[in-house]
Amino acid sequence: MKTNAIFKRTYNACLDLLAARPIGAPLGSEPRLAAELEVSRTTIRATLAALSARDLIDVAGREKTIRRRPAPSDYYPEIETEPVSDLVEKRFMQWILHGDCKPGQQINSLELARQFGVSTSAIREYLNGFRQFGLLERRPSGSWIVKGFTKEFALELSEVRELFELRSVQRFVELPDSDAAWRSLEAIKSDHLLLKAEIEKRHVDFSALDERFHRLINNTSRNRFMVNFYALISMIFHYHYQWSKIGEKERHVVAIDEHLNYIAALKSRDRELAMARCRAHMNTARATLLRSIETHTPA
Amino acid sequence: MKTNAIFKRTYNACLDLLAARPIGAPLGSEPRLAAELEVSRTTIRATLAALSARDLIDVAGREKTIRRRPAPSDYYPEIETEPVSDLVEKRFMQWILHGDCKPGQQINSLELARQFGVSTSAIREYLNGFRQFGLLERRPSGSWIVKGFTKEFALELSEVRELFELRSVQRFVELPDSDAAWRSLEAIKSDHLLLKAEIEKRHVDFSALDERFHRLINNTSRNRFMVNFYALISMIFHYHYQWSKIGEKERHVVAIDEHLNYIAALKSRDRELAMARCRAHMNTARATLLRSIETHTPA
DNA sequence: GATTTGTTTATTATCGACAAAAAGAAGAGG
DNA sequence: CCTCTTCTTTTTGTCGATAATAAACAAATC
Repeated sequence: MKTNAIFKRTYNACLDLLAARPIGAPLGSEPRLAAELEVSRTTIRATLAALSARDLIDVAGREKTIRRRPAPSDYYPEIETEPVSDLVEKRFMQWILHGDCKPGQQINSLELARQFGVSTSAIREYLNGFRQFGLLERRPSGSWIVKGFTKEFALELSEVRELFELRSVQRFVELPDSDAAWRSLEAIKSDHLLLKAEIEKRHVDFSALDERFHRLINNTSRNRFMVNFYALISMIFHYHYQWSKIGEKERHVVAIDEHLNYIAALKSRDRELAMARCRAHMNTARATLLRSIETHTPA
Repeated sequence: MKTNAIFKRTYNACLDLLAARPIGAPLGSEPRLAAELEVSRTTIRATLAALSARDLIDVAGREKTIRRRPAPSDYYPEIETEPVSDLVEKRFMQWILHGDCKPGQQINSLELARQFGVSTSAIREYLNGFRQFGLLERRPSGSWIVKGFTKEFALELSEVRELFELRSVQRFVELPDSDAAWRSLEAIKSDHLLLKAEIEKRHVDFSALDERFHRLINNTSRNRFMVNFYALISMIFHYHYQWSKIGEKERHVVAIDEHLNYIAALKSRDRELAMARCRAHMNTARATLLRSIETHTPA
């Protein structure tokens, strides 16, 4: 049956709220809390009831006041606050990107289910949706084959990525001055400069910035297929980032400069120049991806 | 639990085999039949047992001989030979393309399940995989929203289609003479000429030919994302074909000529020319799609 | 000794059950 | 009259059970 991960997460979030305010302070109304925490009022009610039952708040009619400060032991463990589907995604990406499986291997759903601690249905459902990512293939018999995070995959991914981003760039330079994208671009540019100055300390922040930048560009395509594809890219990078820590900072320095050039070209509204800078950056990105695959999966 | 649609389909296929041979003729071995009908030997054995139980064949040791001619009443009804997942796909595409639903509408899985005669799990699984087609969207609450087969959808689809096919064309003209694709192209060309000559009688055969042609081109991309995307296109066209019968023949005549020009350009190996012809054809295709949406969904 | 058949084991497809969460309806308080 | 709460209805997420199918193994036959 359905897990109550959402309730637990909400409960933990409420504890954070309590901790941030003095004892005796009032809590907002149910609808207000529901809107703030982005869950239904039903969940809020369950949470309030639980808080009250554990003497964390007093409820008197419409008045809800903080009674005591939450202790660490009041929190539900992190793992229980995650819906099964999210958990499966995380574990599965780890499994496939960390090479716990060989290309061509058949997937054993039962085995995976045991390993991940979920039901076979959950695995099945996930695999089904995951097909679109091109890392799996279905056999006529119904079983799944791992295609793996291979060089071919990286090349095909990069090819489409470049195709889409170039198209978006063409749209981008045509945007009217009034478009909000220009302001976002400006902000992203400043953040690049800031990060560049402090690269020693916080080069790990680059990947978030990278994503923001490319997402902005891809979103101007106003094409759901391109936007969805960028979601895949971004997911791959997210999980993939854990590899290839070597030379990471140096790569980021290079990428920041490429981005700055790319941004300048966009702002110049020179279509050909912008496309050239985009291509240059895509080349680097592809090479980085390929290198990390090579070093990660020994021959 | 699992339906036995595969068994029933296999059984029907065996009846066809029996009907095609004289009474008393021997049937092949189990492994041979299994290979021919592309099912496991387990299913073949179940089928043979059923055939034997209904006096359609005699089994004596390894000898399996035809005993009587199958009657129409021996067949299982068509509908029972279809896996639930296929059925859901068919019904769902009908539902969404035939506008039994309005854009922005929330999908009620339970209602759909009742309507389609399957369980909610089946619906749920299908919706999940269907997300990638861009006709649906998921709300944070978990429910699904129909985005619908709208003008925007058609435009976005066409944009990506053109991007991908142009890329494939670039690959195509670079293929060595020895590549099998050239021979396939030649065959497709002849079939176009043949069809053109008999267009009055069999213009409905065009859509299959159209698919063969574009699939050939897209397959040369050797890129799984492009190939997958063409599968989506092809599915949309397949289900969409039932609309817009008006002026169908005339459109096919135009398309055949465009294809022939396009093919000639590919054979000339003139990259720019081929791309131009591709673009021209894509423009027509987009216009056709848009027109059919406009006429189908009254304002 | 290669094929074929008989038997056992593993894996998939589909369903229904049921708790969690969301959405809606009806009162209650200010 | 608006906002809040209480109560009810609808809908979703997850699981485990079970028949169907595939795959593997063993014995038999030509």
